Amino acid sequence: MGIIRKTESVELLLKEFHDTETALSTIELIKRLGKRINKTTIYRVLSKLEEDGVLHSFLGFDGVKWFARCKSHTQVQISDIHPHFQCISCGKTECLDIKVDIPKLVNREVLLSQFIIKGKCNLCVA
Amino acid sequence: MGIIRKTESVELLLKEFHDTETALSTIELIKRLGKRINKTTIYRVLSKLEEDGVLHSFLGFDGVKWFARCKSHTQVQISDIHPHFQCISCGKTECLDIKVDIPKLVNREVLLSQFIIKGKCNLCVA
DNA sequence: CTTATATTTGCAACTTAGTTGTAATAACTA
DNA sequence: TAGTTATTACAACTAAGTTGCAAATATAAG
Repeated sequence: MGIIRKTESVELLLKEFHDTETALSTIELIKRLGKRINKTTIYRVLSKLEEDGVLHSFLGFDGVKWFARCKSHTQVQISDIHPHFQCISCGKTECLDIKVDIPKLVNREVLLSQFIIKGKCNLCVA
Repeated sequence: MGIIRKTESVELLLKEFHDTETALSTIELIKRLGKRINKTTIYRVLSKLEEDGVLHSFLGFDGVKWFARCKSHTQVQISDIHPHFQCISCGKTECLDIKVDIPKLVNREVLLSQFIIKGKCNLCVA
């Protein structure tokens, strides 16, 4: 069950994602909004937005959950899978607009996959 | 600084990995060995074995750390990257012997990548 | 506009994976 | 065998995320 009511929490969170092209970690969102929204609410709204296909999530190398806007605004499909890039210098984490081939696995059913790349982003590589 | 002394903890942990083809989570290892080895020691030995290139690690979809034997027994190189498969039914998690093409990213330096696939394994797909 | 009701929120307490500091123990070296 | 130094256990801690519940509030109905 996703978002049903337009509340302040929902609007504040959506605004954060509208104001950026990159992914945002739960930690960062709690840092930014924790004084106005309780962290429990932040977690709950994020997962509802994910259910609604507004956001998608993935785990960073540190095991922290990250969220980013979905371009297609529909429930994430296996075919939508794109890699994510995490910069070790500035921390910026973003979706890569690249198609990844999920290997065909005989005798196995593939339900979800996650491809994450760690390195230095365009600004930090210098 | 990796493993320097052959201690009982090291041998017990290595035995677990020798007795299986699959990956093992820290949680599982603590369950199995927690009465004989303190969990702190388990964490420390595992990370030393990783430094030594005996094991490599990755994060499962739940954010829990998994370890598996390295085939090459050398420090993990970017080029060694292979995907991991995690079964949602039985929990079995294993290395896939498949080569993954890491996309070339202009203006970015790639240091590490992780590709994990979730689904049903050969035994659970039926 | 007011009321009813069901969703949403805040709070506090909890869970769990993993880490840190330190004193005691044990493996290796000379 | 003694000395050095890595390793271990223990307890206390950290940090991300979860749960239960009472209070607050968005929305629909009247």
